[in-house]
Amino acid sequence: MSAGRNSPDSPSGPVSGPDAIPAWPEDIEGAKAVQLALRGRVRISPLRTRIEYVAGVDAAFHGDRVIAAACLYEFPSLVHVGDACAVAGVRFPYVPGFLSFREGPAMIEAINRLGRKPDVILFDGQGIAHPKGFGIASHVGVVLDMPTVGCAKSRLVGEYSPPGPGKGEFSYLVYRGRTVGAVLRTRENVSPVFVSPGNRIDLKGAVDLVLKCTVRYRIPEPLRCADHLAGKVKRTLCGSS
DNA sequence: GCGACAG
DNA sequence: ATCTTGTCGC
Repeated sequence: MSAGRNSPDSPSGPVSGPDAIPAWPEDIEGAKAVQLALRGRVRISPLRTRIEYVAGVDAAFHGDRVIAAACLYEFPSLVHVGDACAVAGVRFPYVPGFLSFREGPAMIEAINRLGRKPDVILFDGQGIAHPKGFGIASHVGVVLDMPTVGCAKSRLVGEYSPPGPGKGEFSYLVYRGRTVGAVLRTRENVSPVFVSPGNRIDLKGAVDLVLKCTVRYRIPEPLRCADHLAGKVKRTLCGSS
């Protein structure tokens, strides 16, 4: 039985040659090589298509396993229309700057299991606001060749001044002289989130999307849903292992 | 060498 | 991320 076309271990496209996407590495050195080889494929440009479906993905851990969850929403109505999960063995430790190598494979599997392909995907982490301009949203976005957005709860790199207190107010996140993201207030008087484009979208579009997906809480709905689903599946696994 | 450091 | 009850506040 061969692996599916978009399974985490066999990305779409050629497996060798100039467009080859490296297999997932098992150590930091290999991961650095992958980031170096793929960072140039990140495209920061306005979203081309109209958004009809948005997905949010997140992960939970249980012992040596990763539980990835993906939640699909109709946009801009934010009607929840589907879920998908994937459980895999942890192959990489958590090292700041290399989060995608730990959670990425399972997330890609979950995304591929959604009943419909979303127009853009939200991630709990950074997009290009990363030491190598290749955070988890950018990495998965390049592997799947899809529009992605990073929406982290805290900062990894960059400097910024506190945004205004009102919902929708933001300040720019600057790293090495480059504007790589926005520090956005999604609710009044709550700590801001760090938004950065992942792939095939620009900062303006990323901020706009996060705001439109945030109704009542600090975290956008698709991400909250994925967080809850991953936790629910985790509890299920606990009761049977 | 020291401090910072997504989840 | 994860270990974890009650509690203060809108």
